[in-house]
Amino acid sequence: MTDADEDRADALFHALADRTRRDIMRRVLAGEHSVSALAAKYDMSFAAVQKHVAVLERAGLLTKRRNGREQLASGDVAAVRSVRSMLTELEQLWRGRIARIDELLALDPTTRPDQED
Amino acid sequence: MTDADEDRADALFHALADRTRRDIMRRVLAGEHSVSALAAKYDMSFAAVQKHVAVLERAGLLTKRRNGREQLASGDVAAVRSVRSMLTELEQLWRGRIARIDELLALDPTTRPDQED
DNA sequence: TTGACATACAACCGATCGGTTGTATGTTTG
DNA sequence: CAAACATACAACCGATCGGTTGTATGTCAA
Repeated sequence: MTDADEDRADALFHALADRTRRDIMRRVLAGEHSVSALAAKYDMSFAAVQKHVAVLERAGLLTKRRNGREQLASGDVAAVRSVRSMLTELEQLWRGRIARIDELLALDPTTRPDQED
Repeated sequence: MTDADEDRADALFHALADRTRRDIMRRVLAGEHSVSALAAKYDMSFAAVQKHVAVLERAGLLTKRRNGREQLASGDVAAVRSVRSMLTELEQLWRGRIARIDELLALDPTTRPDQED
């Protein structure tokens, strides 16, 4: 269970760790685009862009639907949200740390921040 | 400006795209840990863990402070929040797409999804 | 001062990444 | 049907990644 989750997290963060792929995500979240239409926007080969789209698709960040000879890519906002929620969980760990510090300060009112051993 | 931002985003997402580094982030957000203390938790060499910590530090996700011969690592919640806000911006693009669709439907009530040029 | 501990970093290695070109397959159109 | 278009994928290449071992430096404690 957790192992597959970590695999998924690896794939999601890796997919977003490239500026071309993040730019593709911006476009396909705003609306459907064929792979050719996307490829026309970047100064690299069609095959390179097609591989970027494949990485995003494998990570679940976009889906494709056939329309004639075109393949229309569309961003999956739920996947983006799931990444955001992972970060929220991280932030919660920090909140716990602060809460623990506050608790200690409440138990021992003589403690001051610059009081060191 | 934008170029440096993309560099930073590359570094942040890349740093989070590894399960060991995400686990280190969980620990250092919850509280300070020395590099040795972190290294003891993983089945890999000290040097490997030290490199993971260095990647997180270079990305700005954690900071280190000297304490005698130890180097105490602490997670930077602001950096985590900045990553989360990038994802929120992506989600906003999707909201714009939905809003545009709603607008079209409102302007032209006869529009149906399978109506094409 | 000497020895043990904590850290940093260089050099190396196999694997993966991000790009290329070339080729194959399916689809639309004249 | 044939030609042009849209996509997919394999093979290759230099660069980066994630790990290793070895070495150097600084700090604490006997």
